[in-house]
Amino acid sequence: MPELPEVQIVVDGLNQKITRKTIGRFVSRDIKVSKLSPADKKLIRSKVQKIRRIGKAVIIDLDNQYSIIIHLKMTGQLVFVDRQGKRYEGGHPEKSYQTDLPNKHTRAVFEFSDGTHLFFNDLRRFGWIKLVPTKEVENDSFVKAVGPDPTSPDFKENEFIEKVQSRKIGIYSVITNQKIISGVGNIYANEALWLAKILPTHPGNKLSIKDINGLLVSIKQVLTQAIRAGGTSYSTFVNVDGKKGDFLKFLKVYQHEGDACPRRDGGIIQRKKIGGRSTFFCPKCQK
DNA sequence: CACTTGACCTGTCCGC
DNA sequence: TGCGGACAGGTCAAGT
Repeated sequence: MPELPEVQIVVDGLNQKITRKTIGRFVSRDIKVSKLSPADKKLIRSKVQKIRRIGKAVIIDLDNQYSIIIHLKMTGQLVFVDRQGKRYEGGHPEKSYQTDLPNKHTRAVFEFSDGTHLFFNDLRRFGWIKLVPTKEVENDSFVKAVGPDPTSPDFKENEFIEKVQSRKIGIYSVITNQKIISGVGNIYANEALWLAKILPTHPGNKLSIKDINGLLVSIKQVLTQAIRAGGTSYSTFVNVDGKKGDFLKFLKVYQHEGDACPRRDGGIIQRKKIGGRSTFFCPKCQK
């Protein structure tokens, strides 16, 4: 389930692979996922200028004043190959997930003029692609709901502290709210809260400034380490080369219910549902 | 406005 | 062997 690190890895990979390439053909294989029409002439013969990230969305800026916005949601993949039919690791090669391209989960295909391809795969069909004028990206309904980015030097710590202290809901729900801090999803919320020794259910307005500062440091640390490790491939995540990330083995609490807390404090990792989502924590060291 | 809940999807896994 | 149900979780819409 791509969160900030995974999307950043995809963006970095795309900047290496497809900048300055010319789109020769676009094939939509799923109307629900790909809101672009195959007949959309705006894409054809446009050249990729640069790729950037807004929250968990990928933005591909073209040289014709248009931009493609892509959201991978839980199971989306963007895989680049220099020729069709090439195999890749996929997400679940040992299960039903295919290892060839295109496959039954391929929802859209970008064909470049040099014969290379970019495949958009999405098992669960929650992801989407849309085309908007570049100057309208900021007005897009999804983009408008994206709050401050914790990896940006412009992130205002004081504003974050204020927002957290104005919420009485559990801190887990606060930091997974994209409007308050963007890019944090279930995996990294759980990991950062463990690192900061704060319970997911701890109300935002009951946290001290010191607690919140510590949490912010933990969030940044976890995100940075995950990017360095190539992301977390818990389910289907792969980078643009179709390779899995290595952060799964560094996870301390996510999907570790019943395990001993890595702090060796005698605590056993518990699982608790918050708003329909599984949270993981150590009842011994997290307060 | 703050907050909660269910819907969207397809697949895996587990118990019977 | 099949089958029902729980589970996975990013976002959105509708509800209190």
